[in-house]
Amino acid sequence: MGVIEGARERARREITAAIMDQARRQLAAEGAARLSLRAVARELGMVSSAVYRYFPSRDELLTALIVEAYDALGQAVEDAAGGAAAREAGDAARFVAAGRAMRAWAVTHPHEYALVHGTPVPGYAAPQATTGPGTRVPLALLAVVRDAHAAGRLGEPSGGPLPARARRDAAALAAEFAPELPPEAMAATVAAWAQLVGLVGMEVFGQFTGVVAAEAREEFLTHAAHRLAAGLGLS
Amino acid sequence: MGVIEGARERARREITAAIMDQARRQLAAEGAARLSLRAVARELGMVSSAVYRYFPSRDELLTALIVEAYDALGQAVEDAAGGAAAREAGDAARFVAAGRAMRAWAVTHPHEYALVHGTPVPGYAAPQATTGPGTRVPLALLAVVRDAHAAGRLGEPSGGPLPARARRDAAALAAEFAPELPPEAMAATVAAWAQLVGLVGMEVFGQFTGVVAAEAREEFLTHAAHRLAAGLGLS
DNA sequence: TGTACATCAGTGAACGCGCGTTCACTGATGTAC
DNA sequence: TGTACATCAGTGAACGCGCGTTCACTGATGTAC
Repeated sequence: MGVIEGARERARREITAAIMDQARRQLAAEGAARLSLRAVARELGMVSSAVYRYFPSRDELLTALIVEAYDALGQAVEDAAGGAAAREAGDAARFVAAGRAMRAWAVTHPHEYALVHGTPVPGYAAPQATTGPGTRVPLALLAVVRDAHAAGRLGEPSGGPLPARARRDAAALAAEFAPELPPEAMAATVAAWAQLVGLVGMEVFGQFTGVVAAEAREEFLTHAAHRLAAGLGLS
Repeated sequence: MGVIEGARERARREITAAIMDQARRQLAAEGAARLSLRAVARELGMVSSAVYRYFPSRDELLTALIVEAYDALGQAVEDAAGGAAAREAGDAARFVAAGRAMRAWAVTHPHEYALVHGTPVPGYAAPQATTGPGTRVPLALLAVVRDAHAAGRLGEPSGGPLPARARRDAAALAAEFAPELPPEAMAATVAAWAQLVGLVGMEVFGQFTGVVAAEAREEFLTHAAHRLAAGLGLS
C-alpha cells in the first residue's frame, strides 16, 4: 500500500460516497425518521447487508449525515460573514448576512436543518464527533462581535446588567472562546445566536403558517436580524 | 337517552380518557415518533383493534394530543400573563411572565412541546382542529401589547421602519386580531413570539449543551425575555 | 514472475421485531313496541 | 312489564409491511515469500 491508491481503496471511497449521497437524498425527501439502511441499499442496487461493510450501523450513518449538515451550514454562514465584501459592509451587515445565510441554507435543506436543530431523533444520542462542526455557526457570529470589539466599534449590548450566575457562565465561555470579550458581549452573542436559530426554526418547521406570509419570511428574518445586531451593539 | 348518562356513555367517556392518558404518558416517555396504538392498547389491557372504537386512526389520536398540548401550553401562558397579580406588575413583567411560563411548561413537558413546536411528525399533516388552540400563546402575548397600547403606555418598537411588504402583512394581521394596533407593534409582537419560541426550543431540544449551563437556563430565558419586552416597547 | 495465503466486498437467507389496520365474531347494553 | 330487535364494545386472528442486524458463503483483490 503506497501513495498510489489501489482498486479496493478507490472502490471503498467511491461506494462510501455513493451511500452518503443516497442517504442524503432520502433524508432530504423523507426526513431523518424515515431514513433506513435498507432503502439506501435498495436504491443503490446493493443488498442491505452490504452496507454494513461501510457503516457499522444506522446510527453511524446518521452521525455522518449530521456532521455533514453541520459543516455545510457552518460553511454557508462562514462564507457569508467572513468574506471581504461582508467585512466592508460593516459589523451589523455582517451579522445580518450570517443570519440570512443560515436561513437560506435551512430553507433549501429543511430536513438536514431539522437534523441539527430540530427535535432530537428518538433513541439516538449525538456522539462526540458532532460537537466540533456544531460550533461553527456560533463561532462565526462570535467572530463578527470580536472583530467589532477589537476595532473599538462594539457598543453596549442592550438588556441591562447580567444576573450574577449568567455573568459567571458567560465569563467562563469567553475565557475559552474569546478571552478579550466582556461577559456581557459574550452572553449577548449566545442569546442572539439562539434567537436566530429560533427564528429560522419557526419558518422551517412550519409555524409561520397563517401568521407570516411565505413571500414575506425572508424580509421578516432580515428585519429581525437587524434588530438582533443592534441589540448586540453592532453597527 | 336523556340527561342521565347511561352505562355505555359513561364507559365511553372514561375509556376515551384512559386511552388519552396512556397515550400522553407514552408520548412523554418516548416522543411522538414512538407513540403507537398497539402499545397504548397493550398497556391498557385491551386488544389493539378495540382502540379503533374510540379513535379511527393513529393520526386522530395524535391530533387529539396536539390539541391538548396546545391548550395546556396556552392555558399556562394565559394564566401567567392574564392574572391580576401579573397585570399589576407592569407590561414588561407580564410579557416576561408569559415567556417564563412558556419555558416552564416546555421544560416539564418536552415531548408535548416538541409535538407542537418541534420538527413536524413525518407523514402527519396537522388538521384544521389544531389551528384554534395553536393561537392561544401568540394571542396571550398580543393581549399584553394591546393592553399597554390601550393605556397609552406602549413605546416605539425598536428596529426602525418596517419594510413595505412586512408592513402590509402586519396590517392585515392586525385587522384580524387587533384592529387598533399599529402594524409596527403587530409585527414586533409576532417577532417577539417567534424569538421566545426559538429560545425555548433551543433549551428543550438540547442545543444549549456546553453553551448555557443547565442551572442558568431559566435565568437566561428571563433575561432574554426582558430584552424582547423592551424591544417591543413594553415597560 | 509465480504461488499460497490472507483480506475484504458483496450475496442471500434468515431472525425477530413491532407496527397500523381489517374483519367476522360474541355478548352485553339499550330501544321500540 | 316483557319481548324482539338494533346498537355497540371488545375479541382474536390475520394481512402485509418494513425495519436493523447477523451469519455462513463465494469470489475477487492484495500481500509475502
